[in-house]
Amino acid sequence: MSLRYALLGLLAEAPASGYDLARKFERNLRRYAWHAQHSQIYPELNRLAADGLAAVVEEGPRGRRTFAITDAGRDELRRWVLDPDDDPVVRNEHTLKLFLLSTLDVEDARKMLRQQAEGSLQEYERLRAAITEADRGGRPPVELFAAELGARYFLTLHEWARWALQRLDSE
Amino acid sequence: MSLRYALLGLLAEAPASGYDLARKFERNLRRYAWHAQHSQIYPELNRLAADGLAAVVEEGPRGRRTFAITDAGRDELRRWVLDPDDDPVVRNEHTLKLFLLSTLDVEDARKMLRQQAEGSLQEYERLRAAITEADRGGRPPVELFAAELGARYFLTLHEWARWALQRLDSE
DNA sequence: AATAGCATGTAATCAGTTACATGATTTA
DNA sequence: TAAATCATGTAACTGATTACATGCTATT
Repeated sequence: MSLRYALLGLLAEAPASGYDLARKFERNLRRYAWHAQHSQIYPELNRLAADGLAAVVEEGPRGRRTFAITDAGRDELRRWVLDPDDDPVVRNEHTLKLFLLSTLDVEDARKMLRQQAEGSLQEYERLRAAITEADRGGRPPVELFAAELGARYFLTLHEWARWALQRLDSE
Repeated sequence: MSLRYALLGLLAEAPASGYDLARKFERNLRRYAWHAQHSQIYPELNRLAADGLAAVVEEGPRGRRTFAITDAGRDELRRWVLDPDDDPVVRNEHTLKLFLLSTLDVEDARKMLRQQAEGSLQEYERLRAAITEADRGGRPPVELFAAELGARYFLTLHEWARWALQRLDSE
């Protein structure tokens, strides 16, 4: 059910079409929190409209339909966001690979950890620059929140990879 | 396909039954990297055996079957771990909720962020203690790697929540 | 006039969750 | 001897990905 709330959340910031939302997932959410393809988004938008949680507010060229969240949608979104999630599940293939590095030859693991350390530092710097820029532009909070947590996570990943390297060397 | 490699990775550390593996997901992996229920694990173990990537090495009471990774399994696991993942997707409902806090009233958001800041600090301390203990016991690396990254992530989350609070106040 | 990007949809398949189902062994 | 835990499995359903399908509009 997370998809439905991700869509409501994005619509709560600004009205958008399915196409817009697909790009928002791609740019802001997919690397940190959630993802959906257009084939999942369009039907779900129609369901949200049928349930009265969102509504078409504008029709544009090429059949474009802009959706906005309704009052009922905001209530439902709030309820979900404030509802504490017990036993959370995270799916992160990249993290899984990092953990499983420990099952490889020390040489393989060392090589990958070095690459990881370098790559995550670069990502960190890239995001920091993007945040400075976005902040000037007064970008919507969801994007800024995501970018800031993303940047901090990449720095943490960088530091963890360096820790793991040291750990391998000391054995 | 991640499930298959998660299983191979756990088997690469030590032979285990489906039941053992379900507990490992629950304890070590589900909060950071991947999850699977027993209903997914048992059939996949049989598929791994059919594909020659794992094999039953022991039969115990109550129909218990202990699986071990094969040489072919290790090769396949290594191939996957070293294979760089382009366009990664993360599914993390908790992070999604944190991002969407920004769509709520400032008072709602503030309250949740304070709870988040407190909760993640507690989790951090809990994990740090567990790591110290596990390290003495010479626990398998996958567990230690996971716990160490988990601890660092919780601390980062704590710091981010405090940043987000400040950010709300300054507007 | 061609190309890239905008824009929406459905169908088939695969992955993951929940519910159903059974029974053995250990511990209190 | 009752309860908790160990142990495995299948079936039905829901969620997510990939492939198929179509057409418009703006830019070069």
